[in-house]
Parts: sequence; structure tokens; C-alpha cells
Amino acid sequence: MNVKPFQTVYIGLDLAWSERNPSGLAVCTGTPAGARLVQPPSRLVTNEAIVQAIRTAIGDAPAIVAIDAPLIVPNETGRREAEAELAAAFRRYDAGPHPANRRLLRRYGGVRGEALLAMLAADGFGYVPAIEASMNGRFIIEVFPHPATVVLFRLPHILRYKARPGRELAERRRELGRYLRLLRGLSSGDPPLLGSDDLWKGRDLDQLGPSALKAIEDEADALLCAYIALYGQRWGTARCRSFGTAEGGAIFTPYWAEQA
DNA sequence: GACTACTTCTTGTTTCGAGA
DNA sequence: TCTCGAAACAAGAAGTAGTC
Repeated sequence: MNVKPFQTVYIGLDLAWSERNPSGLAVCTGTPAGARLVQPPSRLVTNEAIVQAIRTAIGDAPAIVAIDAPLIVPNETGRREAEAELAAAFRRYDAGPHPANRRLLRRYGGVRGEALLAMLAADGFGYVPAIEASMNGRFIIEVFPHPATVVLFRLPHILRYKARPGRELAERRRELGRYLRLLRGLSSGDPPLLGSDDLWKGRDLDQLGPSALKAIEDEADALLCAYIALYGQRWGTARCRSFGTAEGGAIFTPYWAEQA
């Protein structure tokens, strides 16, 4: 991929906890003033495929990879400080994060995020707990889409588009359709994300089953992760906040300007 | 056999009702 | 009023049953 000088590549990765399930990946390029989607969201399975896709996308350019998955998990049991703080701030919006610990993640083959960090370190990437405005280089951050949707789209609670016991397919379709419309609206956001206007437009969600909906969810979350990276570089701590610590794991998310 | 759909599991917090 | 326990809810993934 040919990236213009001084442009940053913003990569969103909705990372599955194990390689048994596909992960969504979206690639945008631009500057803190705005970016364009250059690679429509896709789904990849293995760590190798993900790393190769990232290497192909970034070339020699600086890049920020925003990953929706636990990256630093030092605790054997319980939950991380980041999850406790995030839950306290966003629980009223039903955006409580899933507890992550090594014992739980061992069921899925270990902390996949740590493995990816190690693989991408060879390409000059370093883990950071937060993005500062206009920072330049190659960074990896951990993000969580639900709080981001609440803040970016000013929602009273999260969009309930994920499969849950008792949640009807019709509700999932309705909420996912709403989510996709909001994502397309980022073309007029601050910063704007262009090129996503036609995404999923030809898909009739009412005709899709749970698996097809899940695939679109993964792609949509990947796109939002990429936008969080762009948003973070645009606003930094003025409109974003990092929960937790670098040592114990941190989750970076857009935050209300008056409270960030 | 491959795919889809549904249920269950795990961890931790919040809410609500019952009892002291 | 306070404490305790049960239920509900969030998340991602595994396991199982059903269908083609």
C-alpha cells in the first residue's frame, strides 16, 4: 500500500479471544484532521494473517493500532483495574467490560493480545496506555467500542446489537442497522472519517441470520476501533481518557470533553 | 461433513427483597 | 437501618443439537 508522507495509518482490530473465531480488521489513512477508509473491514483468523495484513497496510508509515481485546493482563484471577474503573464510569450506560484474567484467557490459548504485541514489536510498534494529541510513531492501544459509541454518538445506553440470551433477532437487526448508520455518519464527524458511506448499504439486515449479523458486527467494531485511534490522535486527553495503568493494562476511550 | 442456531460457562457488579 | 443472598446483567467463547 502506498501511503503519502506524514500520513498515519489507523488500524482497528476487533480481536477474537482465540484463533478459532475470526477477527475484524479495518484500515484508514490520514492525519489528525481527518482520514479515509482505504481497506474495507474484513475478517482474519490467525495472528500471522493479522500481522501480515497490518504490515501490508502500513508500509513505512507511522501507525496506530487500536485493538478491542485485553493486551496487558498481569492478574491471575479477578478483573483488572481498568475494567473496574471503566465499569464504574460506564455501567449506567450498560457498558461494563468483561473481566479479563490469565486463568480465564488460558481457556482460549492464553493472552492473545500479548502475543500480538510481541509479534508487532518487530515492526517498531510499542504498547501505550493512551494516545496523546498529534503523537507520531507506531503505537498499539487497547480500546473498547461500547463506551466509545456512548460518548461519540451521545447515546443514553449501548447499542444492543450483540447476541445475548433472550435478545430477539429483530432487536439485533434493528440495533445493528442503527449502529451502521451512525458509523456512516462519521464522515461528518470531528475528525471526519471518509469512505465509509457505502459500507454495508447493499445488505438487507432483515434477510441475514445470526452468523451473518455477527460478521457485520465484527467489521463494524473494527471500523470503530480505527476511528478511536484517529479520534485519539486528534483530541488526545482533551476528549479521551485512559482507564487503568500501563503496567496493569489500560483501556483507552473517547470521553466527555468536560470530564476528560 | 459442514454449517447454523442455541445454550451454557465464567467473572464481577448492581439492584432488590427479605430478615434481623 | 443495616446486612445478606439471589437474580439480572455485561462480555466472549465453547459445546451441543439440529438442518441441509
